[in-house]
Amino acid sequence: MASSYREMEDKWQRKWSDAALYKADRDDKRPKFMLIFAYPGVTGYLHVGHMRGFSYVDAIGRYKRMTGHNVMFPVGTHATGNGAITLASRIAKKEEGIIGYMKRNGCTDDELKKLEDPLSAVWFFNDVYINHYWKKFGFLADWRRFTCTLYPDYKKFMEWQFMKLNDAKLLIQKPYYAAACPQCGPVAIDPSETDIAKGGNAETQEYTLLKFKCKDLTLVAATLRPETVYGQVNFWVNPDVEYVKMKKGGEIWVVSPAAAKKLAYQKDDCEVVGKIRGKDMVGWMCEAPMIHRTVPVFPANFCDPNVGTGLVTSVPSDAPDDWISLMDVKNDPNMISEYNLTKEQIDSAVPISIISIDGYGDFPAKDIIERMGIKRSGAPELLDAKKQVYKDGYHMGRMKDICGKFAGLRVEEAKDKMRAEMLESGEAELFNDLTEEVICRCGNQVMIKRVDDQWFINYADEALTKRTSDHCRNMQINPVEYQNNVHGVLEWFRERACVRQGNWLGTKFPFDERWTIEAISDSTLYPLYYVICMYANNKEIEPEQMTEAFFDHVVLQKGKADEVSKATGISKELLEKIRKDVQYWYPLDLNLGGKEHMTVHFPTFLFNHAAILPDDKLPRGITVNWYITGKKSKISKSKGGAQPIPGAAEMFGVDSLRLYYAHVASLFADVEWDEDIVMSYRQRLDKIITMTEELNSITDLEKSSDVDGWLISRFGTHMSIIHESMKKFDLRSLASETYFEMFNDMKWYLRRGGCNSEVIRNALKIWISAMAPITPHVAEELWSICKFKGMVSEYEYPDACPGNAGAEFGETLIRDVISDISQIIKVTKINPKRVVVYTTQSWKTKVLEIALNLADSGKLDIPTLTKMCMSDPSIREHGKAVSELAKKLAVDMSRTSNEGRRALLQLNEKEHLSSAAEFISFETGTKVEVMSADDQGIYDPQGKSKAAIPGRPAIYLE
RNA sequence: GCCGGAGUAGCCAAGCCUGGUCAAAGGCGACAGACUCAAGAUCUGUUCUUGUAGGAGUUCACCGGUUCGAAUCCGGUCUCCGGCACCA
Repeated sequence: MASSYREMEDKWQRKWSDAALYKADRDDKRPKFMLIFAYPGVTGYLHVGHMRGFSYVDAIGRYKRMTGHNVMFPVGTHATGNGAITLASRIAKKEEGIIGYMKRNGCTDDELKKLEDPLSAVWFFNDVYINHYWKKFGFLADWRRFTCTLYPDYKKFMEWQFMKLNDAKLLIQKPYYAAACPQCGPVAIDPSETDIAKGGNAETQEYTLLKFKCKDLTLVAATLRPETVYGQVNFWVNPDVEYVKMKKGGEIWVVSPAAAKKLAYQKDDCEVVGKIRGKDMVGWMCEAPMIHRTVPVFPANFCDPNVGTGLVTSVPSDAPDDWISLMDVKNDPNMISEYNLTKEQIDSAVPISIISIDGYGDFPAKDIIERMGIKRSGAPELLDAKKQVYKDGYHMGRMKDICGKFAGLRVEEAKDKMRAEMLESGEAELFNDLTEEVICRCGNQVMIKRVDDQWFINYADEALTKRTSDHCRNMQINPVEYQNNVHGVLEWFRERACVRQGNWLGTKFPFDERWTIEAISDSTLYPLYYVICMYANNKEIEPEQMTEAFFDHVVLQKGKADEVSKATGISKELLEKIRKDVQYWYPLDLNLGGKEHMTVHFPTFLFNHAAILPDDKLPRGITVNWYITGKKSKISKSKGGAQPIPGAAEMFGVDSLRLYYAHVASLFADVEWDEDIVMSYRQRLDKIITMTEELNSITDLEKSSDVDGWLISRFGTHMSIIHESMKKFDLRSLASETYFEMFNDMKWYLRRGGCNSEVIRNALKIWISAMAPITPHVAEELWSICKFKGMVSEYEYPDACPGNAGAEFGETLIRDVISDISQIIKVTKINPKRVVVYTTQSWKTKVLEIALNLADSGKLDIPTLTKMCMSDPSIREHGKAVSELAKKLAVDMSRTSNEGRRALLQLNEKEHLSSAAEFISFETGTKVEVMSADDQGIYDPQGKSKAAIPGRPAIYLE
């Protein structure tokens, strides 16, 4: 054999490549099978966790190939977005972390230099993925069909997809709020801070602006809790801040200067017309929205002009800040003198209990303050207190009776309803703001801007949802939990923004070039494009020829070939070829992806297919895989701590990894990466190789033995289980049967003295080909060691074959006898000089036969069985023992299956055990004799022989 | 809170849909033995408790129910994890 796994891998990968096994070409005589894994995003090196799902796909593809299918397994990469831009810029800036990470993964200085350009980085990683990962793992992917979302031809397909969505009236426009720099335009806010200098963790938050009427002015407070309006008792201004008067439609709003600036980005007709000091507003009375009560304006320092509008409504019952500030106002004797306040005003502000929350009293804000021991306003703990009480209120709270028609509603529900009502009546408006300050690279503050013409894909469309959901019922979706849940996910999907502006890689939106199609929306229908992209890759067609009419024709079979040919300059023959390819290969049979795709990629994948393609082109299968995790957390490629793939392949061998992935756990469970475990799989392969070499050396013996039939039967049974499991793509079961069960059977066969070279060769042929999907390199190597013809990858997968219950039962009997003898020895602590095994008296076998016949006709019960037995004189003569046995059998047989028992009738236990007596003696370490309880004059000092029943010989030892 | 998932012997992990052959696969670890100069290599056995005859007892988060029979079905409780969106 090859001296190392590495050598073995190279050798067979070369041979597969030479034989062009990976190529998937249309062949109308063979059934097709097309499968993919959800292509990975190009954001850096991948790690051993990613290979789990990828390897699964290759193994399933190989299984399908060996079971007579024409398999297409294409691969690609997803580079849309700003991942590559971020990476390139971090490299360009020589960030220590990223450079170290790149180098740890084997990137050279020369290469690093090139990666300062985003597109070069994409091409670089495309090469890494293909040549360092997938090919090295022995994937039989059709490399001619590789595609990447940034290829110009891919973009043509994407444009077409959006034209079709538009035809289906699924593209809609409506206002949307996005982060933007006043100078640089749209920016991406994410932790990598590609576009921005500060604030990568900021999120967009939706405030409700509450309007308080006060003479000719409107004081505008921003709140995240519109459901608390029934608890408003006063209004807060920061006395030290200078606010502005802003003309807004027919109203004059009062807000902080910062808020005025932000509002101008989101609302029409805003114009600052004057200023007003906070201090001057203290003591005013204003009318609160919804409750239409007049409340006083009090001073408070916690009002931050940079948050919301810088003005706050006061709900002391549920807002810790409000409670503590109100108490300050009430307890501060200087209030009246210092500000323009009256005692009546101060007394009028009494907290109102509005929400009941389990674990809190009438005033949750007060409770949390006391619980946390907060003493003064401005205390930093107030932030936590606020979060806690908001969270508890939102999830568990219910509106109290005082809240008018909203009484009794859950807070979650009341919030939406109350906001909607105030918006409707004009007492409130919406306002979006960032949760923390975000600064653009240019130094300007990033703000939320209203975008009027944002495009969405309307996944809320009822007809589309229904069609998609209905189709899912006919799909093979694994695991079954997702099959059940996917309908809910589809239902839950609403409109989804499908394009964005700013610094992103991707396809320009065909209806408006200012927009780029975003990352989820351009990776939904793409499996289809794998069928076509080969012709662009090999330059048979150019991107500019890939027009709407082209795709309409080859995918949807629209238009006449002559006309399309004339319009595109593509020959009629080629058009016809591509059209037939699509018809042949599509639909996709299996799409496998990580669990993160369950609520994002898979639904949109399904929706877009359903939106654009006819019934017979909708996907047939989805399989979800869980992760390989690091200690306690997901292995993250950005953290760099994860095992690089080439290193792992070198250390363990690719097949060990493939076997590890396939067997370590069900696909639907996270697995913690553990090198010792991987190593144990490698040892398993080592053992299998050693055993095969040993078996292969048995060539000259034609001796048959009792275990031949057993081995043949066992292997047939294993193959049956494998084929059954693979209907659900259950590779774990395949691995279990092949690498463990069959291995153990081989061991048993040899141990029992099996040595028939024909039987062995047949078994090896089955065994090695069974391995080919998961450990193809090792399988090829073993195949060639055994001098079987050709390559195992081209061989047909062994058929299922019904087992021979009789043959299998014979060995079970022997194992049971050995195990029973050992156990008796252990329990009695006897060191036996002599062991006798007594097989059953033959009349008992007759009783069993009668019982089985009765069971077949469904008439088995104790009286009937006893009666029938007693009618046979040869049985009857055994008297009471008959009725006892009948009773026992009738009871036992009603509880368990009778398959094994049936096998007993064909087995001569005495002969069978006698021929194995030597083996049993060897295994138990004592001389074992076999006798039949029927025989006269046998050695039976304790009368044990009477206890024997069919399948359960009696044992005596002394 | 809503939606979804999980809780199995020292550890990992099958089984649960389709109840009985389940003291519960397999692996790892541990222990004992064999082979070896030796071994982290390989092979064999043991690994819930208990027992001088192959048995008995108590288990599959917890409580209760259905059933002749429940790890498996039903109801409830507790704990843990993921998603709740425009982010791939």
